[in-house]
Amino acid sequence: MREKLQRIHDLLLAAYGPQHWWPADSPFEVMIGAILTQNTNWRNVEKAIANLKCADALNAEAISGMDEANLRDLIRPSGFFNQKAVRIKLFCAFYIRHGKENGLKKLPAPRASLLEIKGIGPETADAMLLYALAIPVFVVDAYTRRIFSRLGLLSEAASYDATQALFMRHLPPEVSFFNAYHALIVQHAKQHCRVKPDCADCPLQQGCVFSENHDIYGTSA
DNA sequence: GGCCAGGTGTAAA
DNA sequence: TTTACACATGGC
Repeated sequence: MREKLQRIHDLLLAAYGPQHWWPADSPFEVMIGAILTQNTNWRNVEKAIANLKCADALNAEAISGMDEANLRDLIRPSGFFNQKAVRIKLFCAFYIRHGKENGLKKLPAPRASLLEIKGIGPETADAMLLYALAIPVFVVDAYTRRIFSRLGLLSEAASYDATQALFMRHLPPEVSFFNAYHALIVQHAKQHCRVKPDCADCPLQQGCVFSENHDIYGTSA
């Protein structure tokens, strides 16, 4: 399995090149972007981030001190702005309380702590850990499940944790590698593995031989 | 005009 | 425990 996962990564890298993720100027921007991008097109997130920067409000103190209605207006283009405003407020309080990035890295269980915040689920937490705090966790998203179940390496019903385990059990826990792999999956999905797949010129066509004779992960749990 | 987007929480079956 | 649904803007 390790070789197959590595080979898929290599094919994606050859096809798309280095992705330089996460696109942001600071770890805090990564973490806010992770909330804003929940089930949302990244283009819309960029508008919201630009609004925050324009208002000189892309920092935890400014957001915490801001009227919630004001925050809603700034992040409106990202959609779901009512709930995201609440989530961002909750996260900023947490972020300040624990001493920003350096404090968060020193928490005994940073992932579990993030998951306690209402509105931060496993993907958002893992994106924050990997891309803002440089903690080696594999970030799973809808694309990951879609692509790897179509390749026959993962059950369609695989849970988030089971999907993550497929990668983390077989690959070395390196931040730079997990970073690149997840970014390549997103890039690939945008071109070929949408809800309606476009398999023309798919760089993983060679990889599709994987669909035969393999244990399928995540059929339970 | 319809579909989709780098999810999550809640409530009913 | 599983499934269904709300949340909302904007690009294609």
